[in-house]
Amino acid sequence: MAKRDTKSRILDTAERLFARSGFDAVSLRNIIAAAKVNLAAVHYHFGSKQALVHAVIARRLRPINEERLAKLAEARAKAGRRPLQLEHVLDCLFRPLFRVQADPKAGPTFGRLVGRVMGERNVGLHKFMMSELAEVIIQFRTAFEAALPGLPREEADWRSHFMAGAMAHTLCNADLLARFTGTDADASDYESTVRRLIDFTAAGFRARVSPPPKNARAKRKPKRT
Amino acid sequence: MAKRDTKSRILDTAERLFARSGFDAVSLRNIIAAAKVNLAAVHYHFGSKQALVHAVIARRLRPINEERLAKLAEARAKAGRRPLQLEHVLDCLFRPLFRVQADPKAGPTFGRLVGRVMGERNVGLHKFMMSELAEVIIQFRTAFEAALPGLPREEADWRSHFMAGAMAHTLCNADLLARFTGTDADASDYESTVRRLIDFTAAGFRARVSPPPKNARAKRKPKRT
DNA sequence: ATTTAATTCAAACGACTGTTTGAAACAGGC
DNA sequence: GCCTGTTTCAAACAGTCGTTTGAATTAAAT
Repeated sequence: MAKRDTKSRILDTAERLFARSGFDAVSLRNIIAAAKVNLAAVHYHFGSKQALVHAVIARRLRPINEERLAKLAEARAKAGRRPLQLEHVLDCLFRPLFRVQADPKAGPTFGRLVGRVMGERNVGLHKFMMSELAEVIIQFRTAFEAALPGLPREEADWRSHFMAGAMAHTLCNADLLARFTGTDADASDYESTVRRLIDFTAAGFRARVSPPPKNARAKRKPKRT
Repeated sequence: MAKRDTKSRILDTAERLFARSGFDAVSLRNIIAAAKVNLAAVHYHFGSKQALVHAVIARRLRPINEERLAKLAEARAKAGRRPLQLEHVLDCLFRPLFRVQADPKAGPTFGRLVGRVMGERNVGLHKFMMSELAEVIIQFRTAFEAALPGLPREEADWRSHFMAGAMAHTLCNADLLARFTGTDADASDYESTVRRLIDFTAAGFRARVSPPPKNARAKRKPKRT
C-alpha cells in the first residue's frame, strides 16, 4: 500500500497550519515539512496551492452545507403550513458549522479556517467560497423572509450581513474570548455557543426598525456647483 | 523643500493598497511603484514593513479612538446620575469609526482595512491592535454593563464579541451587500449603516437569555418549554 | 561658499516563494 | 521473471520578498 495516505496527510496538515496562520502565511514547504512528505506530492495530488486550499475547505464545508440544507428542509416539512420559527432557521444554519469544532477529528482548527475565509480579499478564493455557499444563501434567505413577515427585504439583507459577521468572528476568534475576558470559552461546549449566537442574532433580526434621524440629508442629491 | 511629502505619499498609497488586497498580499515594491518613490524610502522613514503597517493603522485609528472616548465621556456627563442608554453607548462606538468611510480624504479604504485587521492571524499586528484598543475596550465594557443591568457578565462578554464581529464584517465587506443583494450600500450614507447596526446589536444585547437545552450537561437550569 | 545634516537613489543581498522536471521506487497483472 | 502505470524523490527553475548598503543629491546652518 506504500504511502497511500499521502494525500490525506497533506490535507490534514494543511488544514491545521492554514487555520493557525492563514493561507498566505503558510508555504507549501511548511506543510510538507510538517506532514513529512515530498514537496512535489502537493502538485501531484492537487495541482497547485490554490487547488489545495480549495480542497481543504471543500472537504469539510460541503458536508456541513448539505446538513444545513437537509435540516432546513426537514424543519420545513415538520412545520407544515405553519411558518418556520426564526430560531429554528438559525439553528439549522449554525449548528452543523459549530459542531465540527467539537469533533475531535477536525478539532477547533477548521472553524477558525472558515471564519478566516470570510475576511479574505483573495478574489479567486472568495468566488470559490461563494459558489460553495450559493444554495445555502438562497435557501436561508427565503427562510429568513418567511420567518420575518413585514421586515423590508433591504433590512433583512443588512441583518443577514450582521449575523454573518457575528458568526464568522465567533468561529475565527473563539479562543480570544477566553483569553481576554476570562470567560470559559470551552470549545467542546458548542451547544452554549450556538445558543448564545441564536439568542443574539434572533433578537437582532426582530429588532424594531428605528426611523432615520430627522436632520439626515434626504434622498435627494444635493446639487453641487 | 524637496520631496518632504514622501512619507505621506507612502502612507496614503499603502493604506489604499492594503485595504484593497490585505497586508501580506501587497509588497513594498507595489507600494513604492504606485507612490512613485524609492524603495529604500520606506525603510528610511518607517524602519520596516511591519512598522509601516502600524503607522498606517495608527494614523487614523488613534483619532477615532480618542473621539470614541470623548463622546462616551460627554454622554456620561450629560446623563448625570441616570444610567446611559445602550443605544447611546453603541453610537459612541460605531459613529466615529464609520464616519471615516464618508470622509473623502480617507474614503472607504480605511474602513475595510480596520475590518480586515480583526481577522488577521499575525501575532504582532494583533498585539499592536489590542494595545491601541485597550482603553476603548475597558471603558465600553463598563458602559455596557451599566446599560445592561442584570445581564450576567459572561453573557455580556459573548454579546460584545458578536457585536464586534458584526461591526468588523460590515466595515470589511460593505461593498459585498450591494453586489450580491442589489441593496444600495452607498458608503456615503453612513448614517443609515450606523442606525441599522445599532438597531441590530442593541436588540441582540437585550435579548432574553434562553435556558440551556434539557439534555445538556447539567449546570443550573430553569425549566421552560 | 563651505560645512553639516537630511533625504533620495540604484544596486545588490540572502532567503523564500510556487512550480517543474526527470529519474528512481513502488504497485499489481501477467 | 517482465511490463505498465502510479507514486515518490532530490534538484533545480524563475521570480519575488523585505532589507541593507554606500554613494549621490538636496536642504539648512554656519
